[in-house]
Amino acid sequence: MARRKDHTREELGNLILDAAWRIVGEEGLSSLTARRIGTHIGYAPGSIYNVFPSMNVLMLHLNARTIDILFERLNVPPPKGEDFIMGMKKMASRYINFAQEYRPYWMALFSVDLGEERRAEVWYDDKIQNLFNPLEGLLQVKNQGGNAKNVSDDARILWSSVHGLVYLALTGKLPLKDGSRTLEGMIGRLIETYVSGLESKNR
Amino acid sequence: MARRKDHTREELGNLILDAAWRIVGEEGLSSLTARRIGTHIGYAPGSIYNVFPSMNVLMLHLNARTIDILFERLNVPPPKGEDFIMGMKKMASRYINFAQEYRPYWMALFSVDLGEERRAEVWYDDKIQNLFNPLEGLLQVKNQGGNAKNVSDDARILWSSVHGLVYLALTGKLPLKDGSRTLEGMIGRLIETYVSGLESKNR
DNA sequence: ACCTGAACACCGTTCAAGT
DNA sequence: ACCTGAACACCGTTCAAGT
Repeated sequence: MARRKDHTREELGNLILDAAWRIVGEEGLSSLTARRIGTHIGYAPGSIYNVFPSMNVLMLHLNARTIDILFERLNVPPPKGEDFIMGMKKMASRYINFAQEYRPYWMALFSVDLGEERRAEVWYDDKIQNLFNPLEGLLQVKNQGGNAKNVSDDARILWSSVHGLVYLALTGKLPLKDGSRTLEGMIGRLIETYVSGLESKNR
Repeated sequence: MARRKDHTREELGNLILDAAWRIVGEEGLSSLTARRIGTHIGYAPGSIYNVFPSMNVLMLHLNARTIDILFERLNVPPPKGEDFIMGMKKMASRYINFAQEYRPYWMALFSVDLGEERRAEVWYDDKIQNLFNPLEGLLQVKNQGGNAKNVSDDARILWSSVHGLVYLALTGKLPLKDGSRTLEGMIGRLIETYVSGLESKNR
């Protein structure tokens, strides 16, 4: 049997990603298999390979959805006149909340390791690039007339640092419980110290 | 057949981990399977489960070896009177080099996600804790008579930040190529700015 | 007590064959 | 052209049976 053509290629792609999204949310990342997607959408597992060349690339498209949601979360214009430090702390908090709420999707972001396949999916890099924009915007306001390269560097440095803290903390590799440490507190100290360092340099 | 008792339980454990280490190094992390270990050591795959309760726990023990090597790399006493900033940059460079040389082992450090099993392996947390010591030592010298909690916090913040930068850069999630950015340069700026921020606070 | 071999319940991916 | 079903080459884990 065959030739159903119930859906266009694009519809089928979305159907597959919808099912994948549900599976990850309900059963976890390790339950995301071609076979399970197949039964969810009523297609043979092989059909998935008409749309996606591999499960890895499929996961890249799933990650794209996750990144879109994260971007929406981060891309909130700060209240006019809001304290700069406060704006950065809020953004970091949004990242923590996102990571917790979307935990399996957020973990998936860091657990695909495609070598050659990666290069074929250039659109994905653009999505990642955009993620730095909200933070860069915040730094730009602060740094009117300053060095643009530095703003761009600082955005990447701070973002990576915050991510490092969140990642290690949420995966149990950063000890917090013992003592009075909190993740928010650590990130607050990072931001304050870094910004204070920037100011003392520009002095 | 059965009852070979060629090796004690402990010998067999080391044999298994030796084989696992070789497999990861020669064929990559995705080739590390119970069956492949079995053929490497001349035992049935089931025998592995006499020593390790699951492949996840086996990987935890493999990670322990990796952490030991990393610790040795980091735990180098700085030359007497060496510049503090330079000491931190050197330590970061050692981490970058380690991550590159031991790439698959280093990646494995962040790709095991054991939930309940984790709690049973407390020794593993201690190993992770120790990793902060060399950096903490560096900060301690700098901060004679200062707040010990801050030193400990700063060590964790800086370590996580450096790790965040290295991880995102090496997995292609931090754009470096375009433009004149280098990972070492970004980390250098992080360290300088953060330390400068600490100094302006203590002023 | 220790180990095997086979079994169970799965995988990703390919592809001849059907419509 | 699109889809299936079966096949290929694997998995982790368990456990009855052997020594």
